[in-house]
Amino acid sequence: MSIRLFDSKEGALRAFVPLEPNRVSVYVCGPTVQSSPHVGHLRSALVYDLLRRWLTHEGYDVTLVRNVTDIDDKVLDNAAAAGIEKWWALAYRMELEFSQAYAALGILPPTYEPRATASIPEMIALIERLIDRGHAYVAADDSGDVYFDTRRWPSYGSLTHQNPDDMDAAADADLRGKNDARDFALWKGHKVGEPDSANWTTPWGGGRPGWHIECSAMATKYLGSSFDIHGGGLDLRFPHHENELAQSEAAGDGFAQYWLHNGLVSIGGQKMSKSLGNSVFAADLLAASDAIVLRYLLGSAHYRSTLELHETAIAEAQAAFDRITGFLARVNRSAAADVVAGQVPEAFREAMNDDLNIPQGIAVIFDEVRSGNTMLDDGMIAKAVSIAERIVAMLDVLGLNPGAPEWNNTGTQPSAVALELLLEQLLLNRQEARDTRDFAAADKIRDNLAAAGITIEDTPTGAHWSLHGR
RNA sequence: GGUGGAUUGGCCGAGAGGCUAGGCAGCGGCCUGCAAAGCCGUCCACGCGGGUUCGAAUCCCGCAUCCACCUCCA
Repeated sequence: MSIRLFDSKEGALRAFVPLEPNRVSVYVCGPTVQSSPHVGHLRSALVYDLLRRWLTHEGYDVTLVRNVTDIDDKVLDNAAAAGIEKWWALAYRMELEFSQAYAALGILPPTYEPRATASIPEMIALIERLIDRGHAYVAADDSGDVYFDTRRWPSYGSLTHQNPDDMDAAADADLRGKNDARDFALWKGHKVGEPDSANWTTPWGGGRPGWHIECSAMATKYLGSSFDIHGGGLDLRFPHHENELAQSEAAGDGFAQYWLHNGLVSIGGQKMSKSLGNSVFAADLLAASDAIVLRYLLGSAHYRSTLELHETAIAEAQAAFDRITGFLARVNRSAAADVVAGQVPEAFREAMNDDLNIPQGIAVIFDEVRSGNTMLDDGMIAKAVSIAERIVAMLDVLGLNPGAPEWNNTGTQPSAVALELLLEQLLLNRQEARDTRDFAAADKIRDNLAAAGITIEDTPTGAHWSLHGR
């Protein structure tokens, strides 16, 4: 039983065989830190976090590199538009926002997170190799730009299965110093008015890197000239990934063996993006919901599908996830101990191995929840515990185990202790009222608590309370 | 014009020739003082038109609609 992944370049599912046994190298295109993270960025990072967790679970030693694009047209433009903030200050401020949002969602830090500005020498060396091999040229217009020569690279278009001649040739595009409209910038010559801090010296003049070259340079710098998996959002397939592939292969690198592309997040059937102005920002959504529920929601569609962020999505995800945690809480009460992780069921493994079919894996969790609840109803505690152990194992793989350290943010605060004591007393009062069949008084306590967002559940062993389903 | 992808029940969302996921919501029941939670049952499906087949949501052909990308984007 091996892992199968959908390789965008082949356009088919392929059995995953790493270059080195038991080791996997993954490069993921991270964000351009030009503005605050939105839900789409979170989903993308989450997809590769889940891939990494699954590969790790299956015994692979995973090296995950996710870059930070901290020098780019937009970074410079946005900093200039804002006024006094330096471009590097903006980039760093945004990078911190991204890191915070990732951490809030339980997305593990990558093995390494290189910044583009820290690999300029490698980019320059790569561009020199391309010039030497005749695949790149310095623009004839004295701009200092360097372009990749797409016409001299016969396989250009192979990633996205396009014939360059059929591409919409942006009729009004300014050729500048290009030989062909499809040639793309490896290097952008320094322009008057651009900050000196964004001006690096090269054999062909000062300037800054183009967008695509950084990923080729950093992927091979950290993962080698050939590595296993390259991932990123579907909207990066062209031009970004096509150009990465072209320049890396033209320079003689083997580059990525598998290309993965995650689906986008849509609102009302339309892609969420910075340029469309329909972004739902990570910070807003994290403020409006439990982070673990948001993680469940963003992981609940297959990674290649478009995920529609509809109005009631969070409430539905909360209800669904409460069903899982509700069962675990029942088991913990019955067993008077916290359940630990066991082995994942074979059906779950098969789903995950099949191109990371997490929706199918979640269905396995709910099947287990149902049978586990039945066991509890029938008083078969030991069986319920072993089911719960399997569920915790699956939740661990998905980063959704509410008992895992990254989610453990309650219980020790003074306010939580005070709440616990108050609730104990109120439940006692309610029980006394019920014992004397004073149901009006008992229900008043329950109604008051419900108004405060606290739910009471009566069980054969006494009443339990929960806040927001936890 | 080119390249990919999608259309599944009230909603979300898997599957991929016969076994008709899962969740949310709804309805009926069990349980409960009443609830809640849980369990059982239940309603509601595969965009349209053809074709192949004993059998098609699934394969083939055509059509429609939508989405993404074609050098700013996760």
